[in-house]
Amino acid sequence: MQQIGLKENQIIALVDCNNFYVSCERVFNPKLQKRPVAVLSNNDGCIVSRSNEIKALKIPMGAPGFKYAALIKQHNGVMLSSNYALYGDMSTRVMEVLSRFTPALEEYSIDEAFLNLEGLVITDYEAWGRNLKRIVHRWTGIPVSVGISRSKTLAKIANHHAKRVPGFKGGLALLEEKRIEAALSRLDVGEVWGVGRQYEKFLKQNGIQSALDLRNAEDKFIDRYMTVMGYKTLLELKGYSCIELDEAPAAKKSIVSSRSFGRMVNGLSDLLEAVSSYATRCAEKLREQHCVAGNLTVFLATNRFKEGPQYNNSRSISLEPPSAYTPEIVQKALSLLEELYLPGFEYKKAGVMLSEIVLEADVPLSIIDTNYLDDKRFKLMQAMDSLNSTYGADTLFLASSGVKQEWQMKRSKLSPRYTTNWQEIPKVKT
DNA sequence: TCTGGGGTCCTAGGACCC
DNA sequence: TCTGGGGTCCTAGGACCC
Repeated sequence: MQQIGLKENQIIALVDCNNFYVSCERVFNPKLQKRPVAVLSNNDGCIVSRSNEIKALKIPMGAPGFKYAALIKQHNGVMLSSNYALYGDMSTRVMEVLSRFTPALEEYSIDEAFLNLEGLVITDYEAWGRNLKRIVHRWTGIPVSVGISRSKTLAKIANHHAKRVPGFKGGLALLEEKRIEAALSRLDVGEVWGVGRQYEKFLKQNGIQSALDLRNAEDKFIDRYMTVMGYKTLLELKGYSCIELDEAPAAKKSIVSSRSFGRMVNGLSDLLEAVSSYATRCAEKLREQHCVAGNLTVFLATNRFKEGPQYNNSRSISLEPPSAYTPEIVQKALSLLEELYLPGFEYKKAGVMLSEIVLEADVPLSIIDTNYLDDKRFKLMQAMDSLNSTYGADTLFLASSGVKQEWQMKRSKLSPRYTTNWQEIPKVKT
């Protein structure tokens, strides 16, 4: 068993936005209150966010939207395309409010944050959590739930119950053994953070049904069959914090941009446009974290749900020296695509991935190449990024990305970008 | 007709070296 | 002809997360 760093007596809160994408839509469109509302993934594909009314209709997470369109309509419900400009902005607002309570915070995902409460003077954690919930709601319009305990995994569980049991009023602290045990015994093992479908099946076959069973399982058994991650989960359930709070997340080690197309694509010209835009987006994300990449991969796939000949392939190339220069990355991505492309297939999806990512300042100076940071290419990218951030995405782009973009994803039920575009700001009737 | 996108970590096994 | 053992590095694949 390897050495695992752990801390006792941590106090960690997990703040999780309730039905986040749906809640964002409801802030600006009150007509959506109390009705079934579902938000779809890119391309209007799967259901990725559900209001409580949708959950009550037993519509599962991740289900294809078209299967449930009729049922939702029948209950006076709505399905919306996802509006990431809106959700991203609302997320920033929620995080900003949370950071006023403690700067020691990890933005874990677009709708969740872990807060380190160590050192804060709090006498009643549950009351503190409920107060936090009230303030976030009042200032942003977003309902959240707050779970508090001694490890991230336990805070997740506290949050789970806080969200579902009305008596907890959106806030639950699990700090005393009796309450922890009760909470664990009422939770299916498959709901535990870190236990996915495979492990759930395995654990249940071995008589472990609840989170409490897992906590009481043999250390050696878990370490052997669930690797160190599973063992960490076990320690976390026992109240030892060993999954650290990451306040300043490291730069991404790989960056992907890929999309399914709005319709089937068979010609090379549409694919070239798409790959050009994905490569552009990847390079932008790379520069946002002040990095360069040493490897570029392009992949291409047909529709795996459809009968007929399938083609799924990828190709990589080294970037030497590592680069974040859009024209170079796009040009190389397009050559890879041309090598990959086979005519005669109906393509559904393509993507670009950057890996072997390092900080731009850490790239060793080469005798042959000029230093990228001092180069005009670097200044050109800075100018391009600043224009696109001030005047909106794609103000400036490469011609190879095309203008018609007929392959673009479907977003037929898109709400306005209420908070990030002046043209789409909500109007108040006078 | 219509089934998402973007990440991380761990392990096993092969290649290669001495 | 015989054919060890230990170490490292890399990659593919599988598990998980939201």
